[in-house]
Order: sequence, then C-alpha cells, then structure tokens
Amino acid sequence: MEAVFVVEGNDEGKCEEIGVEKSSSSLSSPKQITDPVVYKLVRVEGDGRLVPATDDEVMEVEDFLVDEQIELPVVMSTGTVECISNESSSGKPQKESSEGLSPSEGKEADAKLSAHLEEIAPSSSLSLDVSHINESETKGECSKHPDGPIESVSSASAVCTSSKRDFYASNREICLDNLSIRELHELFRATFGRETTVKDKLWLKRRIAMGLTNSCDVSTTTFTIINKKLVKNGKDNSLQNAHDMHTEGSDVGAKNLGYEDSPKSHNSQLENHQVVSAKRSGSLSEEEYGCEDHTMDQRAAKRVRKPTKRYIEELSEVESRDHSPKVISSAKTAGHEETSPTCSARPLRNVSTNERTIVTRLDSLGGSGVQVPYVSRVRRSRPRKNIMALMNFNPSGMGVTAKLVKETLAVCTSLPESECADKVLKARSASEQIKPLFAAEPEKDKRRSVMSTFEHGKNLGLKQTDSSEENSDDSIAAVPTVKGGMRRKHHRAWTLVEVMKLVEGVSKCGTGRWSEIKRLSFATFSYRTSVDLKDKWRNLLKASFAQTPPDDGSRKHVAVPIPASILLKVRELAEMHAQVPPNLGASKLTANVTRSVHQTRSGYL
DNA sequence: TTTAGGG
DNA sequence: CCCTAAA
Repeated sequence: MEAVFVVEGNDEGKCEEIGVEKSSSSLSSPKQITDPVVYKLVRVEGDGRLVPATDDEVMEVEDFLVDEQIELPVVMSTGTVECISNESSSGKPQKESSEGLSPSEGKEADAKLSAHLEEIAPSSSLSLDVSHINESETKGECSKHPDGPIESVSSASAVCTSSKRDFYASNREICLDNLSIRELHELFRATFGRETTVKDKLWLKRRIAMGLTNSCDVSTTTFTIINKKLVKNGKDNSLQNAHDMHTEGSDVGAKNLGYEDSPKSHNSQLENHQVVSAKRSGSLSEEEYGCEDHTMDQRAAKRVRKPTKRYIEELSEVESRDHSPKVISSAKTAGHEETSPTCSARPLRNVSTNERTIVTRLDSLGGSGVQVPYVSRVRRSRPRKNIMALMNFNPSGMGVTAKLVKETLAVCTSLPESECADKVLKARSASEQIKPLFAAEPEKDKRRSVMSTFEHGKNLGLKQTDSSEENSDDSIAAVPTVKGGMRRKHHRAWTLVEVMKLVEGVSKCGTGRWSEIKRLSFATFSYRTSVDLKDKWRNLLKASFAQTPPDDGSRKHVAVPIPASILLKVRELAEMHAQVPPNLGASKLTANVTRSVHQTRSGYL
C-alpha cells in the first residue's frame, strides 16, 4: 500500500509534518497517466529527515485523498493509481489549464504579466462594481458599455417565461485590472474570507480571478471576469468565446456558469447546465445521480465533510519559506495536457519572505474543485480552544493524536513545543470537564454529527481550522454554554465565493430548496446551514432590489460591496421565482435594473 | 426535518 | 444569526 503525498515545506524545525517521499514506480494506471508516480507517506522530521509514516497517518492520508474531490491521486485497494478529477463524471480527462507551465515558464510568464500590468495606467475607480452585460474589453480598461446591457437585462423577464433557460444568460464582468493593492486586498478578503498581505498585484488578481472563475486558468494578461469566466486577452480565442457566450442561445447558460472549459470544449453544446456542474462536483455530480437522489447526495456530503482533509491542512499550516508549490500533483503537468489534472500544482510567485503568514498554497474550495490561495492562516485571536477537545476523544496516551495536537499547537501559537506539550497535558486532564459539555450538546448542533467518536473529536478539534473556505480562524459554529446552553454562531462573513455558490445553487434548484442547495453547493462548507442559506438569500434579495445604493465611505472598510453583477443575478433569479418584492412595480424595477447595471453598488457581503 | 418568517 | 410555527 504505497502512495499519497502532500509535501510541505518545513521551516521551523520544530513541527513535524506529514510529508511525502516521492519514489519512482511504474504502476500502470487505468487513466492515461503517462508518468505514474507513487508517493510514500512519510513524516518530515524537523531536521529534514524522512521517516516512515505510521499506519494511522497512512490511513489519514488515504482518507484525505478520498475526500479530496480534486485531482489527487488515490491509491486504490488494487494498488493502481486513479486520478480523481473534476471530469470524472464525464469520463474524459480534464485538460490542463494553461497554468500547467513548468516553474520556470511560470515565472517568466509572471514577469511578463507584471510588466504588462505596469504599463496599464491605474484607474482610480473601483471597476469591480461596474457590471456590463456586453462583451467586455480586455485591454485593461474596463470601459463601460452604455447601451449594451439594457437589452439583455430586459430579457430577464423573458427568462421567467422561457421555463428552463439559465439565468446566466447574459454576460457580466468584474474587472480586476485597475484595482489598487488596497482594493485588491479588500476584494481578496471578500472573496476568500481571509486577509492577505501580499503586495503583489498580479498575484492578488490571479488569486481573486481563480476564486471568481472557479478555475486556475488565470494566465491572462488582463483580469476581466465575465460571469465567472476570465476573459482572456490576446492570442487565444477567448474573446471569441466571450462573444459566443452572449450570442449563443442555450449554450450560453452552461458556459456562463463559469466552470472551466478547455478551449476545445467551448464549442460543445452543453444543453443542460447540470453537465457543467457535474464537472464541478466531480464524481458526486448531480449529473449522475440527479438532483433528487438524496441518498447519494448525502453520502457525498458526508464524504466531503470528513475531517481528515482539514486535519492534514492543519498540519500544513506552516509558513513556507521557499516558493515551491504546496500541492503536488501526481502527474507531470507541463506539456501533457492529456494527462494532467486540472489545477495541479503551479509555481506561485511569491511574497515577501518576512511575511510569515503567507502560504502560497492552493486549496480545494468548497468541494467544487476551486483552487484558492492559502493565505494568512495565522490565528488572529487566541489559539483554538477546541484543540483541547481533541484530546477527549483519544485519551490514550501521547499517541499520534496527542502528538499532532502538540504540533498543531506549536504551529498555531508559535509557542515552544515544550509549552505546547504542556498544554496538551492540561487539556487531557481537563477532558472530563469538557466532555460532558459535548455530550449534552443540544440537538440543534447535531447538524454535523453522526460521526465516530474519534472522528468527532478530530472534527471538533479541527473544525475551525481546515482550509481556506471552510475554515476560519477562530470561529466555531456553536459554543456550548455550561448553563443557558445559548451559544451564538460566531459571525462568519459571507465570502464572494460563497455568495456565488449560493446564487448558483438557487439557479439550479430554485429558491426554497435550501437543503438541496446546501448539499449540492455547500457540502464542504460545514457551517452554513440551509437556514443560513435562506437567510443570506433573503438579504441578497433585499440588496439586489435596493433602490438606493448604500452610501459607502462611512463603512468602507467594514464591508465589501457585492458586485453588481452578482446582485443582478440575484434579481433575475428572484424574478424567475416570483420573489420580486411586491412594493416594487415592474416598470420601476426595470428602471432600477438599468440603473444598477451602470453604477449600482447596493449590497454588502 | 425542512421551510418560511419574524425578531 | 436565532427562534418558532407549520408542514
């Protein structure tokens, strides 16, 4: 049983990490993996030594891989390596995005891009809020198209009648090109829900673009996003694609869902947008099982929720010193688009070395195969208290778990390892007091229960950690109180990505089917209950129909405005589902929409 | 259990 | 976000 990997840079000599020892092997794969590589699970000791992993760890990683819905190699029981890719449901291998460059190439490209971007005169306006419904320019100017939008918008009402037409039938764009660093930082935060201190504009744009487009293919010279698709500039045919998007009837819907298509597949007719979403959710797609198959969906959701991934990531939460990619793909990438999983590791440009909190690592986002940056994972407040809870469920001595807890503590708190160990011990002794709390946890929090004790423990311990989207620095869904039992969900700001997912979910399932949406689009966002979705949608609705854009400036840095493009989608969906606020006359509405398209900024995350 | 609404 | 009624 070989396999599996994830190598992390190891800066501090203190913390051990699960690492991988790459060993050559020539397993044949059922897929077209030309250069199979088998990884052996090892631990990376502080001094760099590699020691064989324990069985526990091996299992952990296996779990992890199963959980990962992105293209990680999974060692099947047969010993063969299978590549789980986003394409698994459609059967064909995912084409490698243009990011599949060799490290050197990537850097070169980056340099060029940077140079190019510097040429572009920075605009003072926050063009993010500009929403067009026309094909966009890609010269980095994000110029407005005075009239184009109206036509498409007015068609929104038509959408209502044409039963199944996708609401994404018009193009909208978000332009990142002219944003200042500060604006990019804001957008970054809004998009991923975490801060970043990276000063590199290109990097920021790229990250944000990745998040907003649900893809890694952001190797463009300009960053204009239309409906979750990056409009490319230059040699390729994406401009054409963008044009096609808003001219081709039913094809539009699918494309505009924004999931990455290889250039080749752009021309394929995707009548049903579910096909696209299938790609997105990998093997758990609704394409295969259908929206109505609750059994499978639940199973899928369960899988995704397993804590192992977060667990691994927790261990990886170490600042990286080098600039090497943190996600390692099994297949070679460069030049082998046939065999390369999408979004496989890509060299990342890096960030100032003294910014220890920056980890340029790609993560899976919300189970949808989105790659997001791994940034600023530093704990803003106190160390996770729930780390302690971890011990309750594995009180069997300083085993692997305890060790890991110690490591985690070390990572999270920067405390000397000795101190961490101390805390661990204290935690253990305190377990008796903590345990009853969980046992007595009110039913409401069973939302995420039904796990083995050990898993439960891990989950509690790592719940708040895990990765980019589904993690947060310090929040826990619920905090049991000794007495009143009242607890409040630590307010968790909605990220752009989440909002987009919600909108997308509504577009697929319609409003009201929050559970369904939760399962389909928020499976990996263990927080965000269906009620949360409902509430958020209500807010979005309100925002989207807001007559007067809230005057910013006062709360400028408090909340990031929701891109008008998204609000527009919301509005369209609302109309489709007859959710238009009654006080809003139809004619008035049209006017409002028009206005919105041009300048609105009515709503915050 | 899930939705819809009010708070 | 929370809570509750209703389905």
